[in-house]
Amino acid sequence: MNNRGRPREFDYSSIVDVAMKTFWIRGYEGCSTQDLCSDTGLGKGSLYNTFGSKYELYKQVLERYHEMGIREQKKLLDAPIPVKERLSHFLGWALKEDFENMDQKGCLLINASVERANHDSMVQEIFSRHVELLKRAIEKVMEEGLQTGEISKNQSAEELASLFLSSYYGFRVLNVSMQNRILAEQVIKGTMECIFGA
Amino acid sequence: MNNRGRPREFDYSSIVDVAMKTFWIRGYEGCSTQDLCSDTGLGKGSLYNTFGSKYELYKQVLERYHEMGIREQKKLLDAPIPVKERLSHFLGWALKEDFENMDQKGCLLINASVERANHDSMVQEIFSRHVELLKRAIEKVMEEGLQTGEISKNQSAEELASLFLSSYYGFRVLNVSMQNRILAEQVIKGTMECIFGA
DNA sequence: TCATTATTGTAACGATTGGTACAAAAATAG
DNA sequence: CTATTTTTGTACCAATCGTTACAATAATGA
Repeated sequence: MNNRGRPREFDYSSIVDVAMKTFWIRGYEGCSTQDLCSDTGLGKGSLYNTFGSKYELYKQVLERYHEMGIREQKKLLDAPIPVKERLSHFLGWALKEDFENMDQKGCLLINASVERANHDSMVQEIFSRHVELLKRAIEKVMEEGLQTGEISKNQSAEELASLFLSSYYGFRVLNVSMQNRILAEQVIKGTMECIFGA
Repeated sequence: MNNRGRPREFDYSSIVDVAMKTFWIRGYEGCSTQDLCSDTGLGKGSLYNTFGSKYELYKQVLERYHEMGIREQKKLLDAPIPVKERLSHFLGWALKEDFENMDQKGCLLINASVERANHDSMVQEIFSRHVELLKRAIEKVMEEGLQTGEISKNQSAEELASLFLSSYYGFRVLNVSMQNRILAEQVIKGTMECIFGA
């Protein structure tokens, strides 16, 4: 009884994924519904029938990006390996994200936040949620490092996590515009040695 | 012979300053020429007669912001006081910028860079120039700190500067969206103690 | 005074914006 | 088959976009 009517000719998630790339490269204001239709292959009828509005599609995109991203990040930070390696892998993953593909897209959530968070509470809410979760995950790593002695510092786990967090976000922002691998590696080395080094 | 014609009824720099705030809050794509006219009080005739295009005005705004910003930052980093205080004052200045006024604007150059640097070489160029100059200024502080013993680390000045730089940029990005003063102070404390502390 | 020159405000320009209307198309239920 | 339901593509909407045209305005130089 719920299979009536003409069936969709596309997959919902796949469309969100394609739209993600469009918003990612061009920003919210910077991309038009035409752009979204061209990139996804949908007509306006289908797009509006499915998502209701450009804004709602954007929201779906951000939610999806957030969920996939935090899962990946937590996986890296919770791996059963030494604390130092976990943090190193985390930054290495970000480096790869920023330099591997040539679109210079950076992190979609940062882009969205910088563009809109100051006047769009939906964006602000998703970004905040992501940052809080990421901060907690980093904090747990720092706690473990302090406990096992892998980190020998007189600082609290939360302070160390805050430093790492801000350095990570600055890292992502700098990478997009500078596209400077040497600088990127200096940031990684500087951050890691400040936490672990002499 | 160059004073002929009806005189301007406004001051060029003042208009750039007002337009700065408009672009700052709304972004480049997010603000219209109408917005710019409303905020500056100019008619479209005057605006286009003076600046040629929205894009050219944007460029003037970014150049001006960059020049004023780097001057302020260098002043803080070159002050004749202990290295630790200079860096502390620098982060304190950023904190004030981000929390003092209620517009949640953050740093205009970061906003512009995240919105446009990946497809607008003018923006990318100005941002890069700013980052390079700032990095050099921080490096000099680190060099001095290492030389005088104010910083006792086995790291190079450049690595320390890279860490501080990325932490600073992440700090600015996080402040805008999170508006969390406690987090901000944790970042400052974490960063400072990682460079100076035990 | 009067020609010249630059700025001003207003009225438009074509293009594009996000979104809607609606009929043709394609499936199911009976 | 027919009735029903949903999706699809297309034509179209008013509003806004960045920009231009141009006459009125206000100054200077001679």
